[in-house]
Amino acid sequence: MTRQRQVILEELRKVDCHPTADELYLMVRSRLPRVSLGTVYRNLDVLFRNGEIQKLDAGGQHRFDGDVRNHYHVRCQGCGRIDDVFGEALEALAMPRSSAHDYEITGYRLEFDGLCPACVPQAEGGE
Amino acid sequence: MTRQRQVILEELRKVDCHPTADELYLMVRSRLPRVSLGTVYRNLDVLFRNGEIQKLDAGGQHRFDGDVRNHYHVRCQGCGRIDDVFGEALEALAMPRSSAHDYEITGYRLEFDGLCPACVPQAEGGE
DNA sequence: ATTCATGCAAAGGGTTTGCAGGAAA
DNA sequence: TTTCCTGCAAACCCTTTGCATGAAT
Repeated sequence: MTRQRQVILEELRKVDCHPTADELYLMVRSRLPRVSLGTVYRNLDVLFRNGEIQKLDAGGQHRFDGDVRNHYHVRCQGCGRIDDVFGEALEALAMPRSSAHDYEITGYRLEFDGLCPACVPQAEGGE
Repeated sequence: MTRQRQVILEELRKVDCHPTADELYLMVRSRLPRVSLGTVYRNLDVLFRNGEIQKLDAGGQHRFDGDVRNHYHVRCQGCGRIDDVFGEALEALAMPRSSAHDYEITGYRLEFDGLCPACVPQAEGGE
């Protein structure tokens, strides 16, 4: 755990938005001015494989989440913003359905689509 | 609906895998040798906005699905392959939970993670 | 004639990688 | 010393875009 990796993790955990690698790079750079983008990517990858952070696929880009507790996400279709959704876990949603394809299922991901408070007005006006 | 767009849609509907734009480009090119990648991207975008196809986010890349019926996906963590999962819809999963963030929820996406038949052996051997 | 989509090629954004230098064991 | 990680820059992949041509109304 190098200083760089530690700061990256700290900065990511500090926010509740879900920054891209580049956004996180800017945040980290305020504390480690000489850090490089490559280092950010490399460490995000290590942290992800260690299960210390979550990696999200959003609009052909990656976003990261420092909160590894089980929770879901809502994505705004207007601006791409992503928020957390905590709620009753889908206990009812049994994994077994997976057998259909002989996949060995390890988990699931639930994401909501919608419009965030800032984008709702525009959508209403537009249609 | 130009000839290009029609062929793109036909080729996409023909398969049950979930090709990337580039993979689809190769498929289309077997019928329309002079088609360009740009045209494929442009038409996929139109088709997507018209609700005629689905666009998936997978590993920082887009994949497309010609089947717009309500179904889920399983993604192999080993090779990135994506398969369909048809099954009882999540009737039980009420949208209401969304109110938490003042989002106007329009839908949800459920994705399973796991290992496909081809990747299971490797994973077992490795650990 | 006008409009819109195409093919092509260049540009753009995001991510990965090779390499020499630096920190830690 | 050996190992691993870093900063830097170049390379790479995926996607979008500008432009002149071409098809269709």
